[in-house]
Amino acid sequence: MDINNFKYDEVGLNRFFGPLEAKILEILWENERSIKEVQQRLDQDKPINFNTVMTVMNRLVGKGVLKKRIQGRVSLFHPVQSKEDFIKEQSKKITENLLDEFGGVVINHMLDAMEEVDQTLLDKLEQKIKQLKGDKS
Amino acid sequence: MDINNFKYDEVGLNRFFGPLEAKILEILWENERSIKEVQQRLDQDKPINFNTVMTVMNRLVGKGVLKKRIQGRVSLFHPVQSKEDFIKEQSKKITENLLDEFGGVVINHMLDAMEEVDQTLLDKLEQKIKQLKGDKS
DNA sequence: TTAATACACTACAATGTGTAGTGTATTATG
DNA sequence: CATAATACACTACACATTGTAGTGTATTAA
Repeated sequence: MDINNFKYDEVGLNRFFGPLEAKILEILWENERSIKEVQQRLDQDKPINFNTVMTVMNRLVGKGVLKKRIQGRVSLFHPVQSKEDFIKEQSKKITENLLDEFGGVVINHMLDAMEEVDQTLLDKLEQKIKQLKGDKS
Repeated sequence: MDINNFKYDEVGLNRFFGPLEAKILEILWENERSIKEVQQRLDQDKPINFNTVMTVMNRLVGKGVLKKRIQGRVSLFHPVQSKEDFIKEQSKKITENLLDEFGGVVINHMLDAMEEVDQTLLDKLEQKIKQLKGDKS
């Protein structure tokens, strides 16, 4: 999965993909589909050329995001990961890189941002700290 | 400061900038300098054209990363932010966006990654949690 | 047998980054 | 003063990424 870019001025999948790529992925996370089907879905929103959709879908295969399953005449495309797994993997990578690169600073930002975080998470954090402290002694 | 991209397959400033941009920034964080001076510094490492350095430095001005101060014949360039402030601002933005987009998942990654975090940070975290819990009750 | 369809191959535009040529104005030097 | 060196502007091109779409080919269906 060759995704290494987090655009923090965008939202949702557009943080990782171009806007058309993102829309295509969303559709394929609902259901495995042919190019035609994806194109028709998109076309309902805004006219879009079949070849355009095909090119982008094939590029996503190249990036390792989609997989192509040849089914006789047509090819069916599906993401290699579920949306949940994708989010999990990428957010984990970013978090690790963030901590690795900026260390304590990030923890502080975290704490600042956590003013609105819910009770359950606080409890979890507290538990984890107790456990970590225990390990070290 | 028009920087919105975090490349998590890179390292250091290359996470935010192209490799040449990054080298230029590092030099200017040491000291305000002219194009010629920057070019000569870079040239010691690897031959580089004066115009190349000029173009990239002017583009960084366009991005709001550098400021140009015309000093008679030559222009002197310096970053608009200290390295510390830059790191602080960007890491904060990324952290906020990460939490905003992925919420609790990120906290969990955080906890996983924190296995190697040092004692002082743990204490800080614990304090913060106590304070947050206090606020809520 | 012809027409529709799916896909391949190719190409172009815009943007970001690295690269560098040429032109112009100013300064320094013989 | 005249010429050369220098600083900078303007312009252009290459490559990568993403969106866009034309043309060509092979297979299926009418």
